[in-house]
Amino acid sequence: MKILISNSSNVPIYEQIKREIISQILSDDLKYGEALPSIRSLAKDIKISVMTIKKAYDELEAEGYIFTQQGKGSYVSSKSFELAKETNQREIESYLIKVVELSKKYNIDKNEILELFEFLYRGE
Amino acid sequence: MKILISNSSNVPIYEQIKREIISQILSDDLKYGEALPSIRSLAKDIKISVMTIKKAYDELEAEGYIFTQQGKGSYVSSKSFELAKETNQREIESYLIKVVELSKKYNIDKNEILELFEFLYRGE
Amino acid sequence: MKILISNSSNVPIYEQIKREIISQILSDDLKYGEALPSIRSLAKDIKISVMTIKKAYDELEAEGYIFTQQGKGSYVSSKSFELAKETNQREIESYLIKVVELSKKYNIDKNEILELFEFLYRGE
Amino acid sequence: MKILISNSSNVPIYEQIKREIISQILSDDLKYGEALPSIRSLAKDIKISVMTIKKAYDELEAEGYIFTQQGKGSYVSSKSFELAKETNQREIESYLIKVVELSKKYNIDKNEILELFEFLYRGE
DNA sequence: GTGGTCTAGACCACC
DNA sequence: GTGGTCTAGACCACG
Repeated sequence: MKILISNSSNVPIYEQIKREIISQILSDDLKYGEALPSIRSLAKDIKISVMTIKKAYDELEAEGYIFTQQGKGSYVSSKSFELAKETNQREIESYLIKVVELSKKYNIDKNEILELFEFLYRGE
Repeated sequence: MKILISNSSNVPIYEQIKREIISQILSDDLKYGEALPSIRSLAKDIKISVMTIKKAYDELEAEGYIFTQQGKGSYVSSKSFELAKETNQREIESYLIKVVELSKKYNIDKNEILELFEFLYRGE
Repeated sequence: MKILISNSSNVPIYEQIKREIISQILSDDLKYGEALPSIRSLAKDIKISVMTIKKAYDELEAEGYIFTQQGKGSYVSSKSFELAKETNQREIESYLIKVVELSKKYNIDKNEILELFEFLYRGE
Repeated sequence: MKILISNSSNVPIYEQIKREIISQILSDDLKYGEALPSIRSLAKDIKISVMTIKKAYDELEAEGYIFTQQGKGSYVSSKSFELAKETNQREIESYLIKVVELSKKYNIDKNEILELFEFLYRGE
């Protein structure tokens, strides 16, 4: 499993791990029933403390993405893909809401926003 | 000065105060040369620790929005309005970048995003 | 031998196996002298690791329900039925003790408990 | 805050702490808005690692009993009492269901159960 | 002062 | 082998 961790980021390491795994679920790199790397092997692999990996897995389990069996390992849940998709859409929506809020608050023309959006969309 | 603080928000209180002041600069409620409320009176007013107000003012000063005269008080700087406008645009842009990033990452059609934007723009 | 294992249960698998065997002793499906399935055949049958079955049988032997003859197999002991009955009664009692404890701790009326018991008894 | 921890218990320490706090909410020792001891002072007090206390508080927050403010502390939530009461009732019910299940499975007379209940209720 | 995160080990239970 | 819990520190951000 390829996970890049940025120590300088403000985002906590366990959160970065969570996001990476959710992202892999969304891109079908991780499918229903598939085993995640064991917390200890992943910890060794990306040189992060076991407890930090554990926290990431715990939260993923609490949110329904994966399930864990004592002595066996952690597995991708059946509803994980739908969950990830929904979460992702809600995230995009929340950013758009911010954009709308701010542009209204300071009377920025809608077309200006649209142009900026088109520019950013092409530009990357 | 009217500042509403949300304790339940994830945004730190000093950050909420900063944003509110920048927002008032943008809406011309706070103009160049105008005095901000004293740290202690504002602290009392909105029932927030003096330390927290101090941190907000310090950062506003470091970022050029205000300047402080020892023993007199804090004042809105001449370039504050331009600064605030820029900050605001950069903020909108950063949210749009996130939208573009996410929609590309998960193959969401551009038109879907545009429709959602229009809906949110009208809906509120 | 029919044993249903729930992977999602919090109860360890070896414990589930133990309980199922004790339950079959109580219901006379397993009688004194009868042979239990061999560890390997049971493991294959219910798709559980040999180690896990071994642990269940070991504990059943330590508790006196079964005895094992090297190279032959495991057999239900003569006192197994009495043991199982006792165990069962102790289990019911332990649950009732919890009920009494909790209802006293939080001042729940005894009659409320009795009504709930009657309801649950009829309802199922 | 008085919390007794048993190291020999199978129940994890963080779980014991959670239960004790929920119990104090139920008995009105902890009321809405009241501050819980800081994780570090409680850790020192009962000689438990800070991380363990943190885990207990985190779960209590996730379950809605308390809320936490960075740099300030943790406080009992408004709905905590109702939550605790409900949880408690569901717990009693789950034990009673077990009793009913077992007594039916092995044909134990209902009156026998009732007698045992009365005995236990008086006996303590 | 407070909480939030992280480490680098350890010991235990389960498969 | 696997996960579950715990320690005794550390450093950082917030009030």
